[in-house]
Amino acid sequence: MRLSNLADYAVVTMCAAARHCGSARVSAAELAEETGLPAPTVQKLVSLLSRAGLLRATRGSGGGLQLARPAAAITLADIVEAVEGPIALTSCVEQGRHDCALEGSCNVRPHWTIVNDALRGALANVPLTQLSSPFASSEVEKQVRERVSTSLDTNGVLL
Amino acid sequence: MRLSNLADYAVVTMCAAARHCGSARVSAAELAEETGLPAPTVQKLVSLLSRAGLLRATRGSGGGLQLARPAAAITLADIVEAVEGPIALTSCVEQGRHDCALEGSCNVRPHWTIVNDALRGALANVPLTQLSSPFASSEVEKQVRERVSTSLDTNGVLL
DNA sequence: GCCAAATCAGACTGTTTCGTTCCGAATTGC
DNA sequence: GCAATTCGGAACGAAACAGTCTGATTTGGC
Repeated sequence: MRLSNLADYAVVTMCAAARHCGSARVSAAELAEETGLPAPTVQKLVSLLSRAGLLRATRGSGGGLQLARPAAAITLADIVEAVEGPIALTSCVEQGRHDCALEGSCNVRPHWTIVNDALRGALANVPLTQLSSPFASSEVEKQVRERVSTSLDTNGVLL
Repeated sequence: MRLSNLADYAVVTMCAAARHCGSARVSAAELAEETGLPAPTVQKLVSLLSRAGLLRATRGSGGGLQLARPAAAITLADIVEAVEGPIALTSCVEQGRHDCALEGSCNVRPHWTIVNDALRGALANVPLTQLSSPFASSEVEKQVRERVSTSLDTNGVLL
């Protein structure tokens, strides 16, 4: 039920990378210094994020990192999935997995599907642009709360 | 991001226990046989669930288990918290924990609070009575979907 | 064309948590 | 008082995670 530390760090790292959108190239070492995270950890993170297609890495002298997509097109769900894999509270909601012996007759499974969709929807409705907004905490919270509630209302049944 | 197996098993176990609401006492061994889970695992689960106040255990010959509260008053959130502790995606949303060095100036934290509340709300809106309903899967899913969406609408901003 | 600097990418090790199993304490019924 | 049956807590083994390190690749300057 708890998110892994790497996923949490990945969000902070992406948030820092989004601030350097103007100056195209940022090194992993710079991101480490800004975020206060250990440099090797940031290196591992940018590796995962690059493989997932969220960051674009250019090698060589003067190289660095930049967002592969506009910050508005990157959500919390993207970052979490890049680090932890598909969002699946239980193994039975994961596509292609059929370990559970009960399967068809299980009454609990449909509920997990709903809850899982709710969670993923909540994550997918927080874009990276909002994460790096410089407002005060209380102000940001107010904005996010409005955004999530309206998105839930819009999506309706699907959540 | 994934739920622990024990939490998943706990839901199945509680679901099985709810069906024996009439016959007050059920042994852990019986529950293990019905659910197909290993008997020692079920023993550990009932221990956790009893300590959390969801099950009432009576010792001695002829003893057994029974729900401590009506099934309608037990939700997925109760069961998950009994096994895994407080629902907290990140350590910064957990009460009494202040490990993060950023703390006050963190822009990400308010977002985690919102997402965490959304998750907890989704879990708290699924009572045990609904988990043990004998309908077909598709029918159950339809009911749950309606229930969750209406609850979201009711809670409005809070979720 | 070559060298050197700087970068990312993958593999490795120690630690923590999870899952499972086992054995002991307690209580009831005969 | 005895025995059977039950729960409760402690211990073991396994898997995943977090963190660190070294190597492969590319660019820029000489």
